Formats: sequence, structure tokens, C-alpha cells
Amino acid sequence: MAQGVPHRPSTLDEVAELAGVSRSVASRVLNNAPHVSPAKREAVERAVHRLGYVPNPTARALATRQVGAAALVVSGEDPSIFADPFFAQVIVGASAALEEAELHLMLCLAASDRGRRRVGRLLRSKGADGVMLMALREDDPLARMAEEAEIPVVFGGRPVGFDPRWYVDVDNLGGARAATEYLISLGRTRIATICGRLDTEVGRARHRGYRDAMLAAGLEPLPPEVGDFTESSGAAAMAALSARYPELDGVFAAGDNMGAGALRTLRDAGRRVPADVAVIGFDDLAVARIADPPLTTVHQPIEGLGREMARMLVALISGQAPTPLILPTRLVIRASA
Amino acid sequence: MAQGVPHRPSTLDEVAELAGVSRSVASRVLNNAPHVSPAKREAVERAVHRLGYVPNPTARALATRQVGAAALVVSGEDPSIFADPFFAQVIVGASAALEEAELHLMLCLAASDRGRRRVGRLLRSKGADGVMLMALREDDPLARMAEEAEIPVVFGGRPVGFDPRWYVDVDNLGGARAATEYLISLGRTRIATICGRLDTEVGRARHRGYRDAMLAAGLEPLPPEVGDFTESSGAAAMAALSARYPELDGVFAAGDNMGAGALRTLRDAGRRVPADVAVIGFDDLAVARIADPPLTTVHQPIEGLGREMARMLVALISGQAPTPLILPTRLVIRASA
DNA sequence: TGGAAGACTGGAAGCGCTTCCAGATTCAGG
DNA sequence: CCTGAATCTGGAAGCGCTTCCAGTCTTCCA
Repeated sequence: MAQGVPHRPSTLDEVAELAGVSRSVASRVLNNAPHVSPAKREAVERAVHRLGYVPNPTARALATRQVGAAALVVSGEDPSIFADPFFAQVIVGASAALEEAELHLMLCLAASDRGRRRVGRLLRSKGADGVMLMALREDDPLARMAEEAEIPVVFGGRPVGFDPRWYVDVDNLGGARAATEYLISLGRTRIATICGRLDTEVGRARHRGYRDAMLAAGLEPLPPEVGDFTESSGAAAMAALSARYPELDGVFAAGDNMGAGALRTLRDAGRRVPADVAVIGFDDLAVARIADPPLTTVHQPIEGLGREMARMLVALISGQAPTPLILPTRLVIRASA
Repeated sequence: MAQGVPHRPSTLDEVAELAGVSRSVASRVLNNAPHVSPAKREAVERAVHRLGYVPNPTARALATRQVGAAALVVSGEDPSIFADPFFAQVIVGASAALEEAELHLMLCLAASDRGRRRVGRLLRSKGADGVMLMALREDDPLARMAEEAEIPVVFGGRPVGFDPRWYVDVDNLGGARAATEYLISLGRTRIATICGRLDTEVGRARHRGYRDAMLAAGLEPLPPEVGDFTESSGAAAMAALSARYPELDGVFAAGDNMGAGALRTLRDAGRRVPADVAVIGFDDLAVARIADPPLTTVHQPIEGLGREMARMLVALISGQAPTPLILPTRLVIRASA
């Protein structure tokens, strides 16, 4: 391309001809299948080398009915949701696992209806060998589409109101409970939560974890302040919470970005962390480590989530029957609580 | 898939048969090409609907020699480079532009040699209609591979030691100079820089901008402290700088993450920002806004970078001859300087 | 009303590769 | 030196779709 020469790529026929064998033999050499004599094998290899031959993936895909690619779909309200570093980590994990299986990664940011329709077509058209679905909203049309898909589908996290057959999730409930229990163990009693949107399963599960822990300790769960996992929403939620409950001494933020926002509000209001109010986040993103003070948080294996989703998908594609997975979380204690 | 029924997808032949037309006509209807009578058109459409027919993209790709996908390749030392939110934003931009052109996005994290070889194969095998290349290292084998590619290649940023034919870059030099000039205009005279790795073009250009501005103002450019665009490297660099030049009153960090790290070190050392030392970052990432104090920084249009790369690639794919692009940067003044 | 321009139509030839299968070859054992 | 098994080989039939092209059918003008 760079030099502008058309230079039509060579085909398997040309390789076969140059090597003096039939196309079948050449094909077998390329897929190193059996039933090829060493002599011809070498002849073909030499021809491949001389011609700089590279098989055409499309033709191969058509013949084998295997595309050689898996798609990762991120649904959600608007594309900016993808800016959350969470997804980058998922991708790193998924990419590594797919590479092991020699699959390419297609990325679909299906924030618009148009995008979702496009994914729908992908699902029904064998445009990929399998699909990973993430960040579905409540009543997301993708859930139904997934049911009628022609190809394997793995969910990352469980969508609300829909029970997927195959999914990888994180123990949100347990993590949130552990975080809240830790606050309680610190002697805090007026503990509030900044939760994620309650029309998402993460939002609900983490809130339920908080609630369970409070109830179990005989404390009164406070009505949650709802954020959207962004820093600013966390800051706003913290402000609202402080106004409503001036005597607060503990906050469980269902996401590190929101936790960081809460820290900012608290700092601006002159309240000391953790002396006056202890704060715990969730996710263990980079921001937690660099927050001031460093944020105690619930670690979740984000890269692992991506990796396991991909592995499950690969298993499904190769005809196996994996079982859903729930990945463990663990508390990481830093300075904020 | 969900229900486990094999349910072989229907083909164009079946559609044609059901509609009582030839395959050619059916094909024309699907691509809404001319030369189809309204009656047959409707018959085909009805058949498509009844069968729930979706064209097989692979077969179409083979026939048209158009894959319908473009790849975004992120090279670099190790996969964690991708964790930088920078790439997520690039992807959002690129994804949007590709969607307009009805192209899918393939993402290749080519951090290993194996990954790079895979990309090389992609480049020579028409596995995608075009490729966007980013974060190439010095002497990155991908540069040479790109030259011999069978498909259009657009670079994001210019690799060091290689002058790509088509690229989209950001005005790193100008941005860095503006940042440094601003520090100078504030009356700072002992200004240091925390730069990015000098075997990358970004690293070099931003350092050169700093140097130019210092020289132009008759100030002595200090030898740079080199980081790797992470928060911790910025913190470490700042520590080294403080030790070496205790009287420092200004710092230009060539990335916001490093700037945030510098702020942390400064805060821990009890130095006030901006009173004692003014700090400016680069990138205008989310972290700049939530840093304490909020980081003055050089804004670069990251989403725009992705969008323009994709547009340029689409132009190339459709046979046009676009010209390289350098996107402007601008100073965003916050509290740290 | 003849005929040419134009609109439709469907047969057929690919796109480049895999894979089944029947025939050819090789080779060891008898 | 012959036979059956084991191993190779290449012809041919796809994979599902696009598109060229040569006919067929309309139209419309002179």
C-alpha cells in the first residue's frame, strides 16, 4: 500500500503451482495436517516463502465456518461510559485470553440504538465466533437478542431482570458486605452508602451488601445516595449525605471514582478522613491508590473478569459446556478507613 | 444458541427460492441495487423477513474483497500501557467514526512479539480493510511491516525514526512550549520538566517544547527527569528533582498522571502548590480535574485523535488521498499553576 | 406499427480456501 | 515377487455471496 503498487496477494493456487503440487496438498501443509510427504511439505514451504504468501482469512473463514474473532460489546447509555478505566482492564484480560486461542478481538461500543442493532445483526449473522456482553442496562434489547443469537454469548456481570445462561461476575454482594463490616468493626455506627444506579445489577448487589451488613450488626441502613460511578457524582452524593446526616462517621462508596469524589467533598468541607469519617471504595482502580488519603477499597479482579469471560467463550466456541463463574473480591486496607 | 437448537441460518438461495426469484435479484434487493421491479423487491423483502435472514458477512467479504472492519493496534512494551485512559478515549473517537462508515473495530494489543507478528500477518493478509497504529516504540518492527502492508495504514502519533505517509498527531511541541511559557509568564525561573521516555516521539517533542521555551526566555533548561507516564513514575521523578534542585519553583510534567504523582510528592514534602512550586501537566485527563489542587494542563483532543485517524483511514480505504493531520492543543488553566 | 433504447432477469463464473473421497503409490511381510 | 495395509495425492464439490453478461420484456418515439 505504502508504495502504491497493487501487487495482488498470491493465492494458494499459485503456491501449489510453484511447489508443483495440488492445492489440497498445499492446504494441508499450511494447516500442518497429516498425509503430506516431507519432500512436498518442504517444497510447499519454500514456495510460500518465495511468494510471501499469507492465507486469506476471509476465504478460510468461509470454508471452515469459523470467523476467527470474538466480539466484546459494551452497551450502556452513552459512549463515555467506556472512558471508565474498568473496561480497559477487562480488555487487557480478554485480549490475552483470546490471543491464546488465536482469536481476534472485535470491540463494539453499542451505546446508541443504532449500535445495538448492529450488534444484533452480528449476533444473528455469524460475524464473530462468539460475543461477550457487558454493561447492559435494564430492559436492554441486547438481552433478548442474545437469546436468539446464532453464536455463543457470555455475559460480564449479570444484567438486571435477565438470567444469562453463561456469565462471569464478581462477588459484589460479598465485597460490599465485607467493606461495610470493616467499617463497623472500626466502631463506626453512622454509616451511609453512595451506591451505583439501582437499575444495574452491580448497583443493586453492592447496595444489598451494605444493607445486609448493617442489618446483621443491628445498625440502621441509611437510604442510599445514588451516583453513576463518576467522580463528580460521588462528590455530589457526599455533599448531599453530609447535609442530611451531619453526624456521619463512615461511608461506603460503591466505586472508587465515587469514593474519590467523596474524599474531595469531605476535604473541601474540612472533615478529616479517616478521623472524622472513614471512607471505603470499590474496584481498586488506580485512582484509589493515588487518592488523598489512599482509599481503602474492595479489590475486584478486573483483568481476571475479562480473561475468564474470554476463556468461557472460547470453551463454548469449542463445544464445551462451562459453568458460570463468580470471581472473589477482597478488602484492600489503605489509609481512608 | 441459547436454546441449543442448531437451526442453520438461512441463505440467500433460500430467500430467493421463497420469493420466487433468482439469487441475483435477491442479492440486488439486499444491496438495494437498481434493476429490480417493485413487485419482486417486495417479494424478496417479505421472504427475508419470514426467514429472519441475515447475510453472512464472511461470504460477502469474500465476494466483495472488503472485510468491513478496521483494526486499531496498540503496540508498546507491555499490555499495561493500555490501561492508560488515553487509549479508551481514542477508541471512543475511532469507534464513532468507524460506525459512520459501517466498519467494525478490531482491537489488537500487540505488546508481545507474538502479538506483533500477528499484526504483521493481519497487515499482509487483508484480514482488515485498514489499520491504525499507535504507541510504536523505537525500532518497532511494526513500522517496517506497515510499509509492506497490503492495506492502508494510518499512524496515531509519529513513531521515532520513521516518517509515516499518513498520520494524525497532536501538537505536542506547541503544547509543551505553551505550558512552559505560561510558567515563565508567572515569573517562575527555576523550571524543570518531568518528561516521557525519550525513545518515543511524544516524549521527545514535549521535552523539546519545554527546552525551546526556556531557551527563548533566556532561562537554562534543566536536564529532564524521565518518567513513563504513570503516576508513580511522576512521583519518583518529582522526588529526584526536588533533591537535585531544592529551589525549584515550576514543573512541567509531560503527562497528567505524572503531574498528579508530582503533586503527591510535593504535598508529602510539605511544599505548597502553586505557592511554592507551580505544576503543569499534559493531556487533560480526568485525573487532572480531580487532582488536589486541580492540575493546570495542556488539553489535547484525544477523542478527536481517534476520530480523525479513523476518518483518514476510511478515506484511504475508499481510495481518496488525505493529508496528515496535526491536531491543536490548548492550555487549560486550573489551580496548580 | 416497427424498432431501438432501456429496464429486468437469471445463469454462471468467480472470490480463496477446506475437505471428502477415490485412486495411486509405497512398503513390509509372506 | 505378490498382496493388503498404510500412506499420499489431486480432482472436485462446496462455503454463501456478488456481479458480469447475455438474453427477455417493456416502453416510447418516429
